[in-house]
Amino acid sequence: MSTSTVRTRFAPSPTGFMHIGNLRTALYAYLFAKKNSGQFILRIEDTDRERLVEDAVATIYATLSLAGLGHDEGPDVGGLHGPYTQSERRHIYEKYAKELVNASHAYYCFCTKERLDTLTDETGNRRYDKHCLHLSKAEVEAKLAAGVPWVIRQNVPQEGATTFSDMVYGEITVENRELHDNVLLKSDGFPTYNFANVVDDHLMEITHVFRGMEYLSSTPNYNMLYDAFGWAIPRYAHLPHIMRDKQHKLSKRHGDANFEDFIAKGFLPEAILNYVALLGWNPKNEVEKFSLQELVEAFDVSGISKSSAVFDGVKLRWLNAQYVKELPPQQFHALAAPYYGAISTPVNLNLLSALLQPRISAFSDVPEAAEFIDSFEGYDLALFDNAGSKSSVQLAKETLPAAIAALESLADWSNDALFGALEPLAAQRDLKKKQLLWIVRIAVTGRLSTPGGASEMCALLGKAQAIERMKQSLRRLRNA
RNA sequence: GGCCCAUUCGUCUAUCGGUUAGGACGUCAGAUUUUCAUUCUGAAAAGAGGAGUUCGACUCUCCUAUGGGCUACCA
Repeated sequence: MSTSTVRTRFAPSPTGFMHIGNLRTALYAYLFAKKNSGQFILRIEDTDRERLVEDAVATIYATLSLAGLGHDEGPDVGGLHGPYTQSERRHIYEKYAKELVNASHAYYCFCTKERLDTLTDETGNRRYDKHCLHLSKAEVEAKLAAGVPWVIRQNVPQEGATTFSDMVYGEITVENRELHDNVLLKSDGFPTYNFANVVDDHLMEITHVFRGMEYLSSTPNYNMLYDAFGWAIPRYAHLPHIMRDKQHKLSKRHGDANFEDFIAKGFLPEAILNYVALLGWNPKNEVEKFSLQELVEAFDVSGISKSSAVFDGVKLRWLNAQYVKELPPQQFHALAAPYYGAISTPVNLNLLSALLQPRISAFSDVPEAAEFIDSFEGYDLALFDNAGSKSSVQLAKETLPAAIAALESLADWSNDALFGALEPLAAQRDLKKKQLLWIVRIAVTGRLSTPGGASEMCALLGKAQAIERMKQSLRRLRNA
């Protein structure tokens, strides 16, 4: 038995933002490597020159770093198996492709797009007919010398079947006649994914390949390549897709949120990672909250499920709220601060943070929760009518003057002092404290839902502001 | 169309031949609460359908249905 180190890789194409499915693939590859004391490698697959998106590589670095998935080797950190960007490895692919041609496992193909189009069958499918495989050596040399554009195609046998064992899906068998003579080297000299992934995974000594299940049916093609070279085939773990709903995959084309979007919406990276880890994998116990380190310890491919999972933003919010609640108060405050920028009314922001922390799920909830601070006028007076607290517009009109008087004479404007003043006032007027508190809270915020009770809202707004608001509410009640 | 894969509460999932089919989110109902929220308790909620195999199937086999993937000089 070989005791070689486990090496996994994350091999994204720099085509835009990192979507959640990609992030999960990276996460699982990372977890598996770390669980087995191995290495996690980053490789940039930029062989499709047309889909390249500027800055996408920077996004990949940023995302990985934010997620805490540090790579041991990669374009930015180097390593013994570089370069780690495929466009810088062109000479390597060409050399290996030609090796395959010499061994008859691949061949030059000079077919034009027009001819290829004629190969489309009645059901709309195209399958290459190995036309150029039958060219004589002299014919090939002549075309090459004449500068006819060429590609190199894989020569797959049409008899028999290929079986391999996937760590997630088990045994998969595909009839060889279903396989195509894939293009290995494109006419622009770049390799296709079909070729580059094999060459690079071998050269980079990748032992375990984690990738989306869309590659499941073409894996036999890759295995034939490994065999043709006489290379060891890595272990595969194909991953089920993450869906937007039962029918559709999560996709950036449909505007589904990607990792950066969630960060921008005030979700915590650890919470996103935790949630994503559990989409398609389970720890075989009922724990739901995992730090990255805990995930490393708990991870096992046997817990990866075979069926796709629908992404549930509601549950992500719940998990994120758990993380938000556990934040040290100063850190919560620091993270919430950017969302306080728009607040113009002077309020005690530290107190606001303390009130908000147990109440919001994501930081983007802050503006709505704090909206009452700057926007007070013209709220619906019917808010004073509330069956649950047995409050009403009429009662508010009757009670507010006394409340204003009591609070105006209060010097200590702390929450405790405020509550201490309001409670006896209710008793004195033969009211349930709930009734009074409801009235004061509405009078001071004009909102049905607020990030705290009456006394807390008063304390937050400060004496002058709170008294002024109560008076204004009373005026409106009287004029109504 | 062909091939590959999948199918347990609305959603994420446990179960790896014998369970009252468990948990979580969400929902609903109560309790606590200084409103809202938190917290706590409880409830409703699932094996796609049909054949087998078996003393016994969610679990194994086959068929069907449904969904997804692949079928590119995209990855």
